[in-house]
Amino acid sequence: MTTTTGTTDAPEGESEARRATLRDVATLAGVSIATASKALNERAHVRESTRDRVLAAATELAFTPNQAARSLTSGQTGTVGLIADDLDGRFSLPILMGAEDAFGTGQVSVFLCDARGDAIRERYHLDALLRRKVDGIIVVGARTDARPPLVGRIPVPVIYAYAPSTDTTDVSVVPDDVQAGRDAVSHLLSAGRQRIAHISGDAAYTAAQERATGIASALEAAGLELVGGSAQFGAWSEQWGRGAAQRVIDQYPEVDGMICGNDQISRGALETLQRSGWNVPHQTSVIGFDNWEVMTTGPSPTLSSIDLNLEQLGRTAAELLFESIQGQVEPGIRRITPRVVTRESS
Amino acid sequence: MTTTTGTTDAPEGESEARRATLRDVATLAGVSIATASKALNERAHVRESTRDRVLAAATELAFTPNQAARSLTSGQTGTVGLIADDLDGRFSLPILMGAEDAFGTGQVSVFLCDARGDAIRERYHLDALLRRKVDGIIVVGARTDARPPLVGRIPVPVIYAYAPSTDTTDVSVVPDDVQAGRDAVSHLLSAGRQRIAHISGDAAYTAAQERATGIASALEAAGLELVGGSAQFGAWSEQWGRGAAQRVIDQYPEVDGMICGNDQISRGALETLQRSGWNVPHQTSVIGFDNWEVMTTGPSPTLSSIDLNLEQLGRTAAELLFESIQGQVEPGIRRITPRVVTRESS
DNA sequence: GGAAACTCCGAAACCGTTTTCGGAACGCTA
DNA sequence: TAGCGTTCCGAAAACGGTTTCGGAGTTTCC
Repeated sequence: MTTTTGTTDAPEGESEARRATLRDVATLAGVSIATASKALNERAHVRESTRDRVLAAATELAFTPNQAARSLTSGQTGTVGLIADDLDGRFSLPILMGAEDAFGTGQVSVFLCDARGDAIRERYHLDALLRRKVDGIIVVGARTDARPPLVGRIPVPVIYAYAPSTDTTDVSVVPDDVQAGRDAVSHLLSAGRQRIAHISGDAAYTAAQERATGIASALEAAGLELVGGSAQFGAWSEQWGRGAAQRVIDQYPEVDGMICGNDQISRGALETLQRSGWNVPHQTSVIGFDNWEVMTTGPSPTLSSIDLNLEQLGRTAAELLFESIQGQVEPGIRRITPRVVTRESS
Repeated sequence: MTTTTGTTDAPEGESEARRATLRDVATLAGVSIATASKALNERAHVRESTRDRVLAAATELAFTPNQAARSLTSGQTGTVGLIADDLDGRFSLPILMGAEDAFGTGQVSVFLCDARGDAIRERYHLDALLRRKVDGIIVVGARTDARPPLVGRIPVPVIYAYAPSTDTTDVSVVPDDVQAGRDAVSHLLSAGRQRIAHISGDAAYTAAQERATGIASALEAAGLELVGGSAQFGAWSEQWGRGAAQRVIDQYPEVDGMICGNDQISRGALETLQRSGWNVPHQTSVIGFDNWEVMTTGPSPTLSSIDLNLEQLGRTAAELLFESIQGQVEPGIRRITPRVVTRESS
């Protein structure tokens, strides 16, 4: 109740008054406002006793410098914008967390905007960010498919995360899905698997294609090929995983490893295998992508997965943004290396 | 590449110059900066031809008003802080989305802070928010257990969401877990179930207790009691759900309904039931809490669940914050009504 | 004992807006 | 033609800080 400033007009509440300003501090300390400023910022030569008086005054008045006023002179606001395409998607989050982390608690503040995949909304948020004079912007996509860059002349650096910009002079950070595919294969190979099937997700996704590419290339390098000859594309769902796995074991009972497009498909496949009496991982290994904790650690056996290191992706994006703000960075696409998380299913 | 301002010092790039300011617009339009301001804000009496010239100049220079400067005079920044306790927890997200939604795209911008359940971090973020003179703050907890209020004198309104403040003079918005429990019971009762078991989560959580309370009261009102006499408390995991469900059907084979502490327990229970050859929902209904899409729609049959309407909770929090900024709002705890989402398992 | 070199401190300009208030130009009436 | 109202516009004062630059006071040194 000491919060709102909705005092009707009762003059009694002098204590409720406006927030203390530098002038107030200076007056209380008996110095000029210039000196107060210097004292608080540890600037120049200010006698120690003077500084102490100023600091004391500042704490007494609970003084917090007005960042807006400060930004006016410095030109920098110490804020960045983060435009996400879909917040409820689970990919934005770790990236956002990584970025938040890299910016350092308190130093840089993050404006969060959810564009929901809508270009109009995106434009709207962008304008708001520019009005607020953010020092830079990170654009986080919902899928790894390349997206058109932000339109208009943007007077601050922009980093594209997860979904790269189609403009190669922009700076983008994406997961290395091809490598992720290769890693999945070599993981299964090192577990002694040779007859591997690939149950993928929606073929329209770049991620599906790139993972398939990595898988194919790694198998070829090992002189092998996919059971069934090629990947099965479908949807990113458990249901698809269940059905596709059923068809695989019906047609190719010799299969001893399954690489699934994501952890949901992986979970669906596991369920089918178990229901059909297959022993995972003894008879068949199963591995997915994304390392979505709730999917991978829920079932028994727990599911191995390729983690795309999205938090690190977010941190990298933030670091790149920093560098861009300071000077130039090399344009182009950076790929974040994935890592294998081994659990009971392989 | 036209983004960074890292021009070493080459004076050639006059085009790369600093962002256009109101003065530039005024000069270009041949008017005073006061008039330019008025024209852009549709203020006072400005001759139409003059306004048109100013607007033309503004668009030509791609002028965006400096919000910081504007805030200096208005005193309001049009920003709010959102301090979340754990971003990766799935409860903050919908709340955050609801809030973002209610604030309206562009009008109000949201500073996102992740305190990770650490009071020090929280303090740090809070200071940063106050420096930036946010107009208000929403604090989102990770659990519904009451939490101590923010420390220190906060000169702006604060709304506590999901986790209420222990201070009853604060404003809090929480899900109505007691009602959620009641709803679960009445849903099963209306499906003709009478012998209901309750497999809950960690008893240390207020949510677990409140749901149990609601369940108990609704059953009592119907003249029934829980199979086994009381709720089974354990963990919020699928594994616990599997084990607990097994014990329930072993000991009480007459059970015809299971209320599970959350969707993960629910899923675990479903798996056990199916593996034991029970038919869901014919033989036994299953319902959980939270309505976590990936958990509820993944398995077959899909799982019914009580949705706590977290997005609406977020919207409500945002609206309350608005009202607090304008004037006063009644302190205390608001409870958001849940809703039953019926799927195949009941 | 006076000049030079320091050490502290404050007046004032500035950042980019909004807003008040007075003045100029104009049309109209007497 | 003087007087009066309107209508537009601009000078200037905020807003809350930072920073430059010069002035006053104190040492140090010859």
